[in-house]
Amino acid sequence: MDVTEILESLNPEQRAAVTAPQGSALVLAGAGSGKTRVLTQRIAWLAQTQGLSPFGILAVTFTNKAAAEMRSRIEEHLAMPLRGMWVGTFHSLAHRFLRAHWLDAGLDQSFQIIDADDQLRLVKRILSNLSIDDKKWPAKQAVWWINAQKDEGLRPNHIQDEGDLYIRTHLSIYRAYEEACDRGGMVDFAELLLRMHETLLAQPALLNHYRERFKVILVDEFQDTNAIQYAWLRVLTGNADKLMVVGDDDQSIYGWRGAKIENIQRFQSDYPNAISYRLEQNYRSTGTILDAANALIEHNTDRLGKALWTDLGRGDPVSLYAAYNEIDEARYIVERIKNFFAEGNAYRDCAILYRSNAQSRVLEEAMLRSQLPYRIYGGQRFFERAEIRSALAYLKLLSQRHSDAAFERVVNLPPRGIGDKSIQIIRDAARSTNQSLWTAALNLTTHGGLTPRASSAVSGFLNLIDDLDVATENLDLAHLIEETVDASGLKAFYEKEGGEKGQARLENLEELVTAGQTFDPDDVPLFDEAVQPDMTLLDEFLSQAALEAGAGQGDQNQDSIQMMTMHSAKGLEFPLVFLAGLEEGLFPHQMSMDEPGRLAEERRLCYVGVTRAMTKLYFTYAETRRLNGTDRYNRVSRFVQEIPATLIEEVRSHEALVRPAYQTSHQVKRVASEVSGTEFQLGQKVGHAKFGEGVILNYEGHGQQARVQVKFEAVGTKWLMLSFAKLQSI
DNA sequence: AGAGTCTAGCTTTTT
DNA sequence: GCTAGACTCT
Repeated sequence: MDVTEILESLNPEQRAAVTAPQGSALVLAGAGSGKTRVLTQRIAWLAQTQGLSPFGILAVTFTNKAAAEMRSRIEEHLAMPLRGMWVGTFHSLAHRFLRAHWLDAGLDQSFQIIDADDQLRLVKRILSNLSIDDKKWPAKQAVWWINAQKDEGLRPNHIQDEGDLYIRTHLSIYRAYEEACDRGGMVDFAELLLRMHETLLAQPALLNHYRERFKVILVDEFQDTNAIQYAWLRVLTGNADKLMVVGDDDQSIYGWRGAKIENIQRFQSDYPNAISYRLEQNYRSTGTILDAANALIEHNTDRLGKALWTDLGRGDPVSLYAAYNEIDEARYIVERIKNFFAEGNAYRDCAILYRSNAQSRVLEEAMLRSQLPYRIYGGQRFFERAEIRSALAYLKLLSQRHSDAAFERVVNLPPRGIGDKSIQIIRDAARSTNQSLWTAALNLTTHGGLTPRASSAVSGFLNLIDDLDVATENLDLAHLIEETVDASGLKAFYEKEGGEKGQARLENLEELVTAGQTFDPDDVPLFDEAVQPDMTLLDEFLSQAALEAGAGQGDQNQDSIQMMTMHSAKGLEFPLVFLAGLEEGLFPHQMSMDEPGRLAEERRLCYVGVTRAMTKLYFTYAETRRLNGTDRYNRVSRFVQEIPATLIEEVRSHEALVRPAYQTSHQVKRVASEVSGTEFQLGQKVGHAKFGEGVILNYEGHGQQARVQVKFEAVGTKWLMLSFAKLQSI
């Protein structure tokens, strides 16, 4: 595309940001303001009019998906392949750097990336080695602590325990963990960034090279950068003015995992020459939705300040539905979606967003009952599935016999008679001789130390791997994976397991073979051949699998309702959006209510949710919600009340409203709430000859066939056929 | 080794 | 009140 053509399609603010002078810049880009366009066109503009080579640009995104998208858009614009261009996540860029400069970084040439799961297992092992009681010091917490330190750029010797037992204990775990990582050539996610940062500081020549090379640095989602990422950017930038960051402080929702909203707030003092741009025109939502979003977020202090506007028109009010309980809430949503579909819309155009994953179950059940197609995002990702991880562990052993994590995972999977006891012997031997589990196992089988039976089982395993390695030497990646899955016994194992679960696992393993078939390292612009001549295709595949967990599964092509947490909805948009469970204690979550900072983050999360909606937004809440086994009676979320009532249309289906959301509701619409084809109402009090008094919670069916769920004061909740139960209205 | 039993914990999640 | 993970028993 021609440059003038590009510029003409932009609004004045976007154009100003795209054509900003080369220097420090802060682009505050509101939700739906065309941020991605600005970023890619900035690069195109720099390349086409400023004579800047794309290879002199460093562009950082937060997810691999965003990186891939940006790359392909830039390639499209510039009509040239940009394989060597540095576009990627902080982690993938650091990985690329470390592969190229492993020696300077003090790493093994064949270092491998371990993911969160490997990390947890490793820490568990360390806890037992150090004889630390994992009841008192949970491995999960230790991992969290270690990562938090690394995210802050802190090594063990930067930390003083000051006599604090908590810190002292975790510090000793951190030390042992680091040792284990170094010994095994393992690098965790945080380590990638920390290590690159340290290497640059320690190697002035390298640092100079990269500072020279990158004339421009662009960062997306800057509000989500953590301390080490910011430090990393500062080092690469040096004293030059070449860093353009794009972000939205109102959409910072990852503070709980180390993101520092302060980074965006203090950018201008760190880069005093920075020019700031505000993208406030929104191309996504109706005026009403934006007014609601603006009103909500204004309750936060310390904002950089920004108000979204649109010329798309007012649109419908936001509907607020006060459900009797979570089941009623789900049914209301189902009913609205059916309506939406009946009007000729697609299911994929509506999304149900919620605060926590636990809410999805009731919603899912409602979808199933109504036979609506749906897709739940989140949950387990492809490369995190147990069977995939096991297959990958075999593959890893093929390339890296000394990978202890892989060894532990599959020595006895499928079961081959190597019990805990034998594994412990191997572990002890490995630790005392400072060798890998593989080497220790090999020694034990040749020099004794195991029971004869265990010994033969272990050598069977070792031979299996060695033989497999030889047998697959000349195979392509897909066949190598296929052969591995087969020869390892994993396939037979899951075939034997049978059932739907086993079937799904087999299908996933097949999917892995397909992934191998379609894997093309050239698609992963992470590896320059010049940089990593020694990496085999398998190694590249494994690195890729660790670094990119892969999207959750599901038919992407099927037209289905999109269900996800508000966190995972960031960056997406849908014509019809439901925000479900808007109740105090759930959203804002109980655990975030006491601290102002965390409450503000919850509010930003709500803001993110609201701004996903394009044309119609529904809020729902339940007066009674069954959560963690107990019924909770929650008030409507304060976030709802922070939005002016004039923007909201309240919908009620029943009279038993304990606490109306608004004392004086301007618009209240009533919808039918009777049990279909009967005189009974949801939430109605009824009497039963045997069970006494109760309240109707739910129903299914119609008229004579209707069944109702009644919560009786004396005997609890029961499902009753209405035609038999002879309920009395009270 | 596998099934059955018990118990803690229970927000959000990418790399 | 459910579920995952640890633990126990056969």
